[in-house]
Amino acid sequence: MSDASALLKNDDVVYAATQIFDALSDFTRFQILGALSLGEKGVSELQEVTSVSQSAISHQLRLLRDRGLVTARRDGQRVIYSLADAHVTTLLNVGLEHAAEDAHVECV
Amino acid sequence: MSDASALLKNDDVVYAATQIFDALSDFTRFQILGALSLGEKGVSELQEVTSVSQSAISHQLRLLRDRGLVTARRDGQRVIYSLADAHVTTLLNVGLEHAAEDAHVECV
DNA sequence: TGAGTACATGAACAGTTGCTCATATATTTA
DNA sequence: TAAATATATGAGCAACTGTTCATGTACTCA
Repeated sequence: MSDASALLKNDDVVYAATQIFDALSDFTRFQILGALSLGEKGVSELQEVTSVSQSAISHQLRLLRDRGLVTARRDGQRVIYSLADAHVTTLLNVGLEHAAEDAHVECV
Repeated sequence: MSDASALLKNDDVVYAATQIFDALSDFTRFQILGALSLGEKGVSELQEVTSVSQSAISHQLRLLRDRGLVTARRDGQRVIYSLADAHVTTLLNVGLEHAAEDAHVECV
C-alpha cells in the first residue's frame, strides 16, 4: 500500500503511469484491450471488434506488447493475444465506469 | 454498478473513457493533476511542480477544464484550480499504484 | 489613471501518432 | 514444394500534440 503523494515525487513512477494511460487513450487500442478482457483472441477475431485494417491492429498489438500490456503465443497459423495482468482489467473497468457516469448512460 | 462488457459495446462510453485516459497520458498534465490531488492551487504554484512555462501550464489547464477534469475559480488576481470530482483522484491513485508495482519501486 | 502582477490566448513549429498500402514472414495442407 | 492462410513489418503521409514566444486580458494598489 503506497502513499500516492510519495509516488508523485518519483518522476519515473509518474512517467510509467502516463505510459499506461497513454496505452488506454486510443480508441482502437481500447477496443482491443476491452475485447481481450473478455478472453484471449486471435488477430482476425480482434479485427471484427475494431473498424481498422489487419495491419493497423498488428501495429497496435506490437505497441501493446512492447509496453507489457498484452502477451502473445502462437497456435498453429494463429497468434493468440491475452491481457498481461489484472492491472489492465482493473484500469479498463475503472475507466469505463467513470466514463459511463460522466456520460449519464442509462443503465439497462 | 454497470457491467463492463455491456459498456464496451457502447462506442460513446468507450470514447469517453479514452478521453479520460488521454488527459492522464501526458507528463505535464499528470503532474498538474497530481499536485491538485493534494489540494487546490493557483497557476504559479503549479508552475513550481512542473518544468514548463506558465503559458504551457495555462494551455494544459484549459484542456483539462474543457474535458471536465478540473474546475477554476477566481480569487483576486489569482485563479484557483481544483480537481472536478473524486473520479480523477481514483484514477490517479490506481495508475500510480500499478506503475509503482510494474516498476518494482522500493517502498521506503 | 497608470504601473505591476497573474493568468489566458493565438500563432507557429518540431515532433509524434495512427493509418493504409505494399510486402515479408510463418505455418499448414495439398 | 507450391499455394493458401494468418500475422508482422516498413515506408510514407496527413493529422494531431505540446511547447515556446509574443501579446492580450483581468485584477489590485498607489
